[in-house]
Amino acid sequence: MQDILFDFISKYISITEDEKSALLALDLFRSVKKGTILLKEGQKSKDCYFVLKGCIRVYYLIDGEEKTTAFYTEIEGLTPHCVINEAPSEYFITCIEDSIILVSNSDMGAEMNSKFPKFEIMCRILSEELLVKEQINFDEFKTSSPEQRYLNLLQNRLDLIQRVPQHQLASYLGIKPQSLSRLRARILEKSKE
Amino acid sequence: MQDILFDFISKYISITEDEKSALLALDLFRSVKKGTILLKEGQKSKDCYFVLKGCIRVYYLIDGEEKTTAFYTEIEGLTPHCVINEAPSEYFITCIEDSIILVSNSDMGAEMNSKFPKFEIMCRILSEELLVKEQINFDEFKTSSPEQRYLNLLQNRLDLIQRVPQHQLASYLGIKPQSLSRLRARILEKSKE
DNA sequence: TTCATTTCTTAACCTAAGTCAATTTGAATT
DNA sequence: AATTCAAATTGACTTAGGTTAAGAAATGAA
Repeated sequence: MQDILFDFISKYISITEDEKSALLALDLFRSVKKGTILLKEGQKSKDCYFVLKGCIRVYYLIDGEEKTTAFYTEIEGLTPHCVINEAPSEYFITCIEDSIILVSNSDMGAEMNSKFPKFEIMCRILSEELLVKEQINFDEFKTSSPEQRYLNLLQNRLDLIQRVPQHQLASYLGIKPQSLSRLRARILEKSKE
Repeated sequence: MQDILFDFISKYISITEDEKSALLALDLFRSVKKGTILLKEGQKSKDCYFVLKGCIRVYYLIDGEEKTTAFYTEIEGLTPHCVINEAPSEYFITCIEDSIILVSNSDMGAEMNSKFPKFEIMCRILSEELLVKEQINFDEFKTSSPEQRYLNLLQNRLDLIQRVPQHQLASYLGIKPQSLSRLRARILEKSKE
């Protein structure tokens, strides 16, 4: 499990054994049961998450309805907005599967960054990459219809379709569960012809 | 104009006179006429942009139609995806007003970052902040209707509505120009009641 | 100012998403 | 296996966005 982390880091910087042990000494690995809520709306938290195994979900509670906006799966990390802007969280974060995640406090992060400038560099590169990915994703969302978005998922994130309940996928695609159901039926009809 | 830049930087790090002159020595300021295309689809470029005055626009050309996905105005910066993933650009970037922008090559950036570690830190903080902003923005987009999105702009980005042609705003809101026109008429009707 | 071109609006019609409600399916639990 | 509850599907109906096309308004260039 640790190797997954080190392999990930190695893609950005070279990491020495000393640095590895410094990281492990922080004791960040957590085993989390399905359904666990990691962050609640209104909370101020400094915790960042990195998924080693499993899946976590971001959702808003709007008019009593859950609106899912993001999923994070294997080898993906999430820094909640409340960590960055030091305001109460506007969303919930929950585990939708039994998962193994890395939970790091942003204070720890700051300490690691100042102790190992290499980490600072990694964080910069990582967030630049994530920003660009997020922008491209957003662009795709804006320029396509719900049906195209679903077909896109089918191509690129089949795993999500398979492991995530449909009503959560629906809001992720920007529509209601009923619409997703019909949309799927429509696609099935077309493929029969 | 330079002070705008230094004031911006000062929000993230302390900057000495030496560092200021090092920055100015790079001679990054550009005056750009309305309509100028800064980046074309298919191009590989290492240029990043920072708007000091004016407005630049990101758009895709899909089936011969321009799909605008982003605007950047005063004191906002953009690192195109092609700079990060070193692939041909999927979109165009153009000036929609006579503008003064800062154009920096990513090689320069790397040099500045290694010469002044403070810059590295600033870049990290900046991209973390931008990532979180982009995520929240995306979340809002996903969880609201075109009408809500437009009303949102009216509240938070009136300047955009005033300076940007409507057909460009339309795709920015994820709809067709005709729909934006109707939507506006609908809102006007409602407000009369 | 005039002309040409782009942008915006409007209308009619089509399609797909939203809503409300009933039913079926499936999963979890006892 | 039976019960219960959540999730997914389906149907009827409403609403709003997409499409096509025409005309009005605004903009820019000659």
